[in-house]
Amino acid sequence: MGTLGFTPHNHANCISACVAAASRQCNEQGLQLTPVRRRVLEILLQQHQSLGAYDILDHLREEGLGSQPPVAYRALDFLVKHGFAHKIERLNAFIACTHPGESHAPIFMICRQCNAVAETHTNLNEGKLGQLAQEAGFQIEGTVVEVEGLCPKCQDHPAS
Amino acid sequence: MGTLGFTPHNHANCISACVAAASRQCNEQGLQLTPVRRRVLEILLQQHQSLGAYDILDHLREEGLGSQPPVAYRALDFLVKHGFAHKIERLNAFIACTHPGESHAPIFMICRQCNAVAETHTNLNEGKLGQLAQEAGFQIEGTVVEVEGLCPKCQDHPAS
DNA sequence: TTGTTAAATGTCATACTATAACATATCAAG
DNA sequence: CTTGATATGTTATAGTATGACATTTAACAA
Repeated sequence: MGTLGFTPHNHANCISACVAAASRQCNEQGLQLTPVRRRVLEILLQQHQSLGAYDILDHLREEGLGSQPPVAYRALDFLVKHGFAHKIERLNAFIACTHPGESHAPIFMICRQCNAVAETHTNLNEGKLGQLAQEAGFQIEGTVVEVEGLCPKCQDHPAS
Repeated sequence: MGTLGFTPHNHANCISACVAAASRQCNEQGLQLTPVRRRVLEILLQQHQSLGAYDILDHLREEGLGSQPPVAYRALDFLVKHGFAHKIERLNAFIACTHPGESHAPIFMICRQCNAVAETHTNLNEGKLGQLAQEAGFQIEGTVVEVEGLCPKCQDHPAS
């Protein structure tokens, strides 16, 4: 799958597939993909960029789905907790997960110019990170790996 | 050097060495390690934990070195910009750099129980991360790598 | 049906994090 | 001594996130 987000693809397909996958997983696990939660996931999936909680709240407000911060944060908490979305700590923003079902440590590449964010994954057991933690006797429970720079497109068009 | 922060060491020594190193580097590079900046670095070095900007501001206020947020943020910006400190994005907090002079990508291990933070480094060129970025054609300018979990001590004393 | 519970939502208030903007001060170089 | 660059003092405000409590909804047992 690689780094969706920097490469062209059928985006409508990408959205519906992710929502469907989330919906299925919720059914299986007894989770409720309520209207607000589903809508927030769709909003996030609209773009391969991250959105701030208040950006999402703006959308919800326009659609009459909620107007106070906790509405957005609760939906986002749900999505993040169950792996349907991720928080980009560097940006204080959120993005839909494009690798649903895969449980490895996510890695984000953030383009500082066009703000695109691509998600990829790696396996802790085979990388330097897991090795360093093991040497230190540190027990990993969660990882934040975010790299910032220029995506392929923006390297070619420095101005655009 | 490894993962200072989880291991016992001469802390007073550790502080003075880091301040001295910073001072030297500032002289060499024509940077001004002003009283506020030096003091903030010392405050950060007091502990192998991260401190919020407003925690630091509290210290400064007590010492008459400043009372408004920009005072703390400016000093922190300076320290981070020149590599004397780092921001822990996950915690919206700051920590002194314990690997002065080394320019590789920093990695932080954050203990969720005792809040200790250990810093280590790796080399982008030889790891998975650099490899993945290269495959995607992504040009890395900066990295955020933070892992959260339990430090060795807290694994042994789950309650303490 | 009714009562009970757990989960989700609506809403208000507030806390925490960070920066813009502008005035003032300091100091070295011309 | 004045100019320019850097640093500081201060006010105000923007941006991010959560606590707390009332209300609703759905599922289930009595």
